[in-house]
Amino acid sequence: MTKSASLEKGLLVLNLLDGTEQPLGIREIARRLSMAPAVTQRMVSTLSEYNYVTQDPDSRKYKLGYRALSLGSNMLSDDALVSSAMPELRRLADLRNLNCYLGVVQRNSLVYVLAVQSSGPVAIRSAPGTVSHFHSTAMGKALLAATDEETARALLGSEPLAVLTSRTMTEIDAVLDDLGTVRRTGFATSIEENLPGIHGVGAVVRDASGKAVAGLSVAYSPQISPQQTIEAAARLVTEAADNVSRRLGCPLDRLINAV
Amino acid sequence: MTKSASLEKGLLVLNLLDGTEQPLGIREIARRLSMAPAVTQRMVSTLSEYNYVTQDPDSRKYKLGYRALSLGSNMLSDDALVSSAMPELRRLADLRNLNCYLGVVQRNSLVYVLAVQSSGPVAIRSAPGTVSHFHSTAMGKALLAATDEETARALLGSEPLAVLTSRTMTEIDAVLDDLGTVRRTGFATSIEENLPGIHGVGAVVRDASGKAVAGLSVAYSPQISPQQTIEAAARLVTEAADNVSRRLGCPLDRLINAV
DNA sequence: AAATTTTGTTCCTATTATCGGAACAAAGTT
DNA sequence: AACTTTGTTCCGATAATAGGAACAAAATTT
Repeated sequence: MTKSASLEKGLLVLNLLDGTEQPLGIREIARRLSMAPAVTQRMVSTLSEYNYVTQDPDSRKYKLGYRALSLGSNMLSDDALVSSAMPELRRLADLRNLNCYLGVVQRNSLVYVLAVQSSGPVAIRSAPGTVSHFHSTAMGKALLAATDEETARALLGSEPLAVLTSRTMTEIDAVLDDLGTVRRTGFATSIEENLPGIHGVGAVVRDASGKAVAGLSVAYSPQISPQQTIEAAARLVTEAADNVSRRLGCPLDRLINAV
Repeated sequence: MTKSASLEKGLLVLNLLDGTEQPLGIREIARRLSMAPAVTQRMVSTLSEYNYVTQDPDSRKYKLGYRALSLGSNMLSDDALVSSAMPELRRLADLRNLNCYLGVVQRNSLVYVLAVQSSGPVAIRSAPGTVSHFHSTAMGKALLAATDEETARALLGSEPLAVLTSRTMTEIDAVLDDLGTVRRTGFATSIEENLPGIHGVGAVVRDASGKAVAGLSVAYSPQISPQQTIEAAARLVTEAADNVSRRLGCPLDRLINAV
C-alpha cells in the first residue's frame, strides 16, 4: 500500500491538535512532529483553509476548527440505526439514571457511536468515535457472542488482551467460554472488567435481516446506585435493544425476548 | 498563503465522503474530484491507514471511518463551556420539550457546538459543527448584540444576507436596528426567520471576564406547541444562559437577569 | 456459460510539488 | 532598549507525486 507523505503529515497535525487541550504554535507543532517549521506552516495553512484548524487571533496559535467537529456528524444524523436508538438511550438515561451507549464493529474495532450520559452524579464519559475493547466491555462481549468462534477470535486480535482492571479477563479462551452464557441469557455483563467500580450490561441490536449490527449497553456505579441490580439493568437493556431491533424491522423471532 | 496540494486532495476526499450517503468506489471518487484513479488510490489508502475512511469488505467501496467521528469530540468533553451548558440544555429539552442549542463564533462563523433534541414530536436537527447564519437565528442575533456595531458588521459579512424564509431580514441595517431591542431585553428572537414555522429564542453566555463566549438558544414549533410563548421561552433561555455564565465564573452584574 | 465491461490496485518515470535552510518582521521577554 | 522567540515567506536542490498503462478480480451482459 503506497501512501502520500504530505497527506500523512497533515493527518498527524490533526491527531496532535486533537490530543492537546491548549492551542499550539507552528514551531511547537513542528518540534513535536519532527517537521520543519516551513513544512508545518504549509500543512496548517491548508488545514486552516478547510477549517479543520483555526488560528486564535490573539495568540496566533492553532487549534482544531469546527470542520473537525462536523466531519462525520452526517454519519449520525442520516443513520437509521442511530435515529432508532437515540430515543431508547435517552429514555434509559433520563428515567433510569444510566449511562447508555451504542456501538458498532468497524474494521475489527469496537467503536462507540452514541453516548448518552445520565443526568445523575456519575457521568462515565465516552465520546462518539472512541474505540474500546471487545473482551472487557459488556457491549463488546454481546457483539462477540453474536458471531461464531472464528470471527470472535479474529475480533479479539492476535495480541495479548489488554488488562484494564484486576477483574479483566486476560485469557482469550476464558472470554470465549463466557460467550456461551451470553448466548443463553441474551445479555453480557462487565463487572468492573473495563473500569474499576463500574458495572456494565450489554445486548445486541439486529437489523431486518436478523444480523447483529450494533451493541447497546448501560453502565453504572453500584457504589453510588446501590439499588441498581444486574438483573434489572439486563431487563432494561434487552428491552431497549429489542425495541431498536424492532424499529429496524428485525424478525420478531430473532429478538432477545422473543415472543 | 502557500498550500499543500496533496493534503488538499485528501481533504477533498473527506469532504466528498462526508457529503454522500452511500460508499463510493475509488474510480467514482476520482471521477467526481477530477483526479487520476492512481492518485485517488494513494490518498484513500493514507486516509484509510489513519481510519478516516474505511473500506466496506464486501463492496470494496469506501466510506468515512470512525476517526472522522472521533476527531474533535475531545473539543466537547474537555471543554468547560460544554460541560457547564450540557445539563442546562438537557433540562430544557426534557422538562420543557424544547430543542436546545449552544453555539460559538469561530472564524467569523456561527458554529453549533451542542444540540439537544427534545424528546417531543419535532426534532429540529442541527448537528454539532454545523454552520448557521447570524442574521436569521436567535442565537446569532444574541451574539451580534453582545458586540459593537463594527464587529457585528464584520460578522454579517460583505455578501448579501441569505434569504431563508419569507420573514428573513434581508437588510444589514434592519438587523443592526433589531440589536438595540436585543440589548434592552437580554434575548433575541427569530420568528420563522430561519426555518418556516419555527420560533427561536436566544441569549448569550459570558465567561469569568464578562466576555460573551457563546450563544444559547431554543427552538420550537408554535403549531405543535401552541401553549409555548416567546415570553416564557425567553425566561427559560435567559435563566439557562445565566446559569451557565455563573458556572463559568461570570460576574453577577454581567448576567442578563442581574441581581 | 462465455464474453465483456468495470472494478480496485500496482508499476514506473517524467514532472512537479515539496523540503528545509535562511531571512524577515512582529510579538514577547529580559 | 537589547534580545529572544514567534509566525511567515522565499527559493533552489531534491525527493515525492502524477497519471498513463497494465493486471487480476468482480460484476455485468450476451
